[in-house]
Amino acid sequence: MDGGDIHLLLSILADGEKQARQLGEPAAAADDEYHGGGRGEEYYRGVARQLQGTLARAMGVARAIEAAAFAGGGGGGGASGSRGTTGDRSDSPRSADESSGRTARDAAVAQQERHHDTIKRRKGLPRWTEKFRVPDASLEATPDDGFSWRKYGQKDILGAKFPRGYYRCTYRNAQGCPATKQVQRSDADLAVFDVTYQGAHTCHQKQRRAAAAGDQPPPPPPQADPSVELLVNFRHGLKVETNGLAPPPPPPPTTTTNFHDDQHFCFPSMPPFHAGVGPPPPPDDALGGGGCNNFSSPPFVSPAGSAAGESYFSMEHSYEPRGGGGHFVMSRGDSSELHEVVSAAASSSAVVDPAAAGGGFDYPLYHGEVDPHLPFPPLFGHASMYGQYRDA
DNA sequence: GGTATTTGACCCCG
DNA sequence: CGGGGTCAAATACC
Repeated sequence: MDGGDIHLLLSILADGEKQARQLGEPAAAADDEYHGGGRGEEYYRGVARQLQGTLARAMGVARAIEAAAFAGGGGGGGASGSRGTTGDRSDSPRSADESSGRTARDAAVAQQERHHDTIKRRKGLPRWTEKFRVPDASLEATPDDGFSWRKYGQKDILGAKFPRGYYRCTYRNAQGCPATKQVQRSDADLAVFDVTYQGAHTCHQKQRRAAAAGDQPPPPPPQADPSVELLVNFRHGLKVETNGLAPPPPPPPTTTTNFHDDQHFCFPSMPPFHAGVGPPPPPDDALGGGGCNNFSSPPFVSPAGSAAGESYFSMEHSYEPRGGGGHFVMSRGDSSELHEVVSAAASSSAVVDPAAAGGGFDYPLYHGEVDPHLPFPPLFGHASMYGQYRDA
């Protein structure tokens, strides 16, 4: 399926090129989108953000490809497509008819194999942790990184006060997106969420405003948008917080990044690109492919929206080398999860140069194994049939 | 009616 | 053996 990946990559890169061009020739671009009137700064930000997202996506895909290359040595035939093949496991009492056809054992075996397969696959996926800090700890909602996730489990974790939520990309079926994340609220600081991502998004998530508008659609006020102000406030507050919690030590040259970004957030490995104030997200994907996700009004704001300024979050970012052990997180704030940065140094290869490609990926090179044939099972078409993934 | 979440069981791994 | 991750039926939601 590399062909598919590469194709996707090319497509994304094409987007990027176009966007970059737009940055260079505002005049021309101005014609199409953004008739908002006040172009200029906002316009550039919008485009820059798109570009940023695009690059992030490209990086993600490229990484996957690279990983795949390193991984299997190309071989590996694997029962891949079997996404929906699940014998019904005698989970619940209802599957009474399990007696017919296959035995429970068979079902179990099948399940096992499949599971094993996924495990194997998962193991090779890049994994990193980020800390999201929400302004209001009392709120229940979890931070929204802009991607759409579907919760598939929750578990109480030993020693943790709060349960851990398991999510996977909504488009897992439709597009075979392998991304998953685990969200766990820190028991030390209610406002902090540890989010462990695994696997980069390979899906085309075209999210639009509409979604955000869903709850409390404060139609983008035509005039001095408050978002700017809010953002500023937010940043301000954040800064204070930051200072308060930890002396502003020279940012570790390593993987840890902490950026309080506003809305958009594309790949976990987002660059410290503090630019975009949030003007109504420009029509993202100009190429249909799309852009990442800029926008999104994080749901942890109460619909009341009164505290719109809180719709932002700050976060830490850390890469977790495989093998677990060292899970280095550099966080200002929490006493709880303040592991020391370790090894990994290697990884810092990262370019944390905002200038560089609108986004330095401070994402360490990843050379893991990844199922060579992964992302795009040609099964587009339908994804519904919700009993969940089953063929039928 | 289609989706997303909940929730208890199942499975793998340390 | 138990913890952690996932599955999938049931349920809630829109």
